[in-house]
Amino acid sequence: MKDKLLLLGVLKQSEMHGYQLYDFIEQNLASCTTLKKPSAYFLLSKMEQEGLVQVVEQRIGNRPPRKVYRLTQAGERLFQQLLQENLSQFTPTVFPGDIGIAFLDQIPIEQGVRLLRKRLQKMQVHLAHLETIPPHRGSASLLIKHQIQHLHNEIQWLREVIADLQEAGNLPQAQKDNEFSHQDSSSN
Amino acid sequence: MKDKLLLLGVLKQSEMHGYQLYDFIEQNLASCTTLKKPSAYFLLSKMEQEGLVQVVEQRIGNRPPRKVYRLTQAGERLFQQLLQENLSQFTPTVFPGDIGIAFLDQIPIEQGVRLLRKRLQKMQVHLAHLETIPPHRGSASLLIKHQIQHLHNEIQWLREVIADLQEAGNLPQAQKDNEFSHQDSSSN
DNA sequence: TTCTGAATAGTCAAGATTGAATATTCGAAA
DNA sequence: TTTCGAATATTCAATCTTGACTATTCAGAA
Repeated sequence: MKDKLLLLGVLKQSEMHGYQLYDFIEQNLASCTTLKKPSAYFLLSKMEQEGLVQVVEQRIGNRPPRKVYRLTQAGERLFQQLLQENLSQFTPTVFPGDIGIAFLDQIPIEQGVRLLRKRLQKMQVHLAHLETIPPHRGSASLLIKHQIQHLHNEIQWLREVIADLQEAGNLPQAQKDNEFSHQDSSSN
Repeated sequence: MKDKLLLLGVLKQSEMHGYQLYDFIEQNLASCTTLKKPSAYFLLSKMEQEGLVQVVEQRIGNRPPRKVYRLTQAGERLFQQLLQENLSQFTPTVFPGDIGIAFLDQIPIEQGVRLLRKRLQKMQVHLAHLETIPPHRGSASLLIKHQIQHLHNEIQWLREVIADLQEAGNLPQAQKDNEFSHQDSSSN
């Protein structure tokens, strides 16, 4: 349903044809979704059947006709509804990268440290890239700020994981397959 | 591919039948994936065809026979490979909740604030829940710490968004459809 | 013993997603 | 003016996902 909201929202701002729409999303909203081209077309034709968008064949110059999508009133209404749901709901973030973390104890510690450092470096490169993006106007700047803040946090967390791992590696005993059952004795 | 790694990893620790596997993932690894039951079964039978797991019909008491999955050597090898890839790669986090943020300027500010406060509250409830989970041993504790730290960060970010929004609402002029084109005059 | 609900174990058809391919136009170099 | 690569616009077959359902067993209540 979330990609439907996305398409409706973009179309609300201005009517577009499929490719343009997909391109806009890829450029500006990649941090919200991973919608691929064929999925966008699939959703658009479904939304046409549902009467949410209206399709007009448009011909510019002697280019082949393109299907231009425009929001209908039903589409507007659904947009408002989905927007309100999206804003008020919360869905816990899923981290596929944590799968590897969960199985860290299946490889030698030094190898784990080496691989995670590689990951860390990629994160730093990505952060540097994000920080070069000039501030947009409007809500787009919020999205970028979000990504940057989040990435800072992720980098910090990963550094901690690596440090824990190394610490466990330096204790010279009792590590065959439960390498880091560290548990700081603070708190409680 | 990531769910394959997940299944291989769990099966490496101990052989299991489908339901047990799915249940274990749901209980312990929900923060890494959203794999559903039928997908788990689908993947398992595919992995059987690929020779990554070996299936044995097992009969306990007079229960109906169950298919018990065990890792093959090829499965072990693929696990090691996928694990190394997962640990060394980095994939930017996607935030479906940011779709709504991107369209915040399509609704009145007070409504936006109200809806986001609802979201904020759900996040706080979820955080409180995470913090009641007793510390596991081993890498699982890393995953929980990750979720908690991340959620703290998300809450802080959302508070900032709400504050920005309210601030924009208090400027009494020039807001019809570009409600918060705030842009701190610093930097540049 | 019969019933009921919970837990266990799995399946299926319908729908969604995607890598890869197709088809056209444009611009510019050869 | 032919050709080649890039940009535009879309489609398709194959694969993957999922809500909803089925079927069995078990434990305890009636």
